[in-house]
Amino acid sequence: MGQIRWKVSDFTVKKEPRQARSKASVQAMVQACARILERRGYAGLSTNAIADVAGVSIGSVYEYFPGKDAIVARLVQDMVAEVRAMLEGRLALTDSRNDLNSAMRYFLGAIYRLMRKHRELLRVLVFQVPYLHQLPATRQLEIELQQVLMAGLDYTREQYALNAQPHTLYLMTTSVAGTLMHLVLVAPPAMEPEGILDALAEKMTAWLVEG
Amino acid sequence: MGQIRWKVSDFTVKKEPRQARSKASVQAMVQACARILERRGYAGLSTNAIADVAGVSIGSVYEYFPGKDAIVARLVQDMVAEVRAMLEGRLALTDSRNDLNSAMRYFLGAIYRLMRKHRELLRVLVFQVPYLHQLPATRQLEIELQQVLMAGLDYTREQYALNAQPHTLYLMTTSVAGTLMHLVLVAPPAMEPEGILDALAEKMTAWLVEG
DNA sequence: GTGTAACCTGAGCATATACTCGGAAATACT
DNA sequence: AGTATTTCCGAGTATATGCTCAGGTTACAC
Repeated sequence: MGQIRWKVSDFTVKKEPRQARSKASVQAMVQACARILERRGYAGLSTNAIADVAGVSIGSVYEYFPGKDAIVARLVQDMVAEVRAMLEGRLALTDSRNDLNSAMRYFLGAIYRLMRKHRELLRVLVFQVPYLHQLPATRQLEIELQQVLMAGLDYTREQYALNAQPHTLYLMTTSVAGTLMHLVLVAPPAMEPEGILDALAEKMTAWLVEG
Repeated sequence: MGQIRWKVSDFTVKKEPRQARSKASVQAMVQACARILERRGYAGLSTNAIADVAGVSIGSVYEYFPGKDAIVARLVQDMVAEVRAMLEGRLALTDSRNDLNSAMRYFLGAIYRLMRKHRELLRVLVFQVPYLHQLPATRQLEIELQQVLMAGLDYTREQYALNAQPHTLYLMTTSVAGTLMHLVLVAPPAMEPEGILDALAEKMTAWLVEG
């Protein structure tokens, strides 16, 4: 057996749609991609299926995308934009709140609801798409989340005299991510999230204050 | 477009190997499966590739497995057995330790090293195999981890008068899992894990004691 | 040794998916 | 209206993978 090598995916766009008609077609392809991922998983995703569900011909798909991976990349890009919009909106509202614990609970609840909204799609993206971490949109999201965390921390540090260690910030992100992931994607739907989110917010604020 | 349905996988075994020769063949197939997953990912896994790498013919593969999913299931089963053996071994040694924090650190380190050892394989299993959660071995592992946690907690509860809330135990598992997952599978290899594991152990024991 | 069961082989067929290409249809521009 | 550009179409080809089956080889019991 020879040297085994990866098949590298191409996430770029082939051609930008200019007319309204083609913009709608591209949008339909991306939405069809989301639908198929939700219902059949990544293994069930094919360019032919996308064309079929989107109501366009297979030729049109390859007019704008080099392959299905580029469509998935575009889908992730759109979802990251939605997250960014939500974060900015919430962040603007958070200034008025003066209790650190309820601000934390507020954010956790918002992120939870957004994840819950895209539950199935998120599950497939996280647990089945091999190149999710390599996607530019994904890396961008990580950076922005880090920035939001830092900004919120700087803001609250003045008000609350926080002294969190470097390790504490890392543990906060991984613990919150782990809990939300399990709550949304793994735990049985019967599990009641409100109490858990309350407890999580309480413990995280405690980490921030205690250091 | 008609109703979209899942293609259900078959994880059962077709025939049990009786002679030593065929046992070795089956073992070779499972190891080949692991190698291919590590190097080419789940998308690069095919029955033909398994036969090729294992040095057997494609017919032999279908003699003992109904498809590649059954081989992956067998591989996961073997890995779970390794985890179980490690846990039992460590658990036996833990009795002698009387400090709760160092016992916690001890376990976290052991789990981390085991995950680290199978880094690439674990990454593919978690982030690419669609049916990992449905596998009997996976569900079994979750149950056993829960049992170990409870047993360890009961043991330490007597010695330390712990009063952890129900939510705290859940948060412990998801936080530890999230942190270890990120540390092993996502974080850049440059990141030094020792300090983080120390901090994590400290915070988890604090949760246990404080409730 | 002989027979039986276990084990192995790999060419080959069926199917699915990726992707192309020549040309038709819609739209924009003047 | 006439022309150029954009958009769309889908049959068709290449390739990969799943899986079978008829027949050969090895191990073991007697």
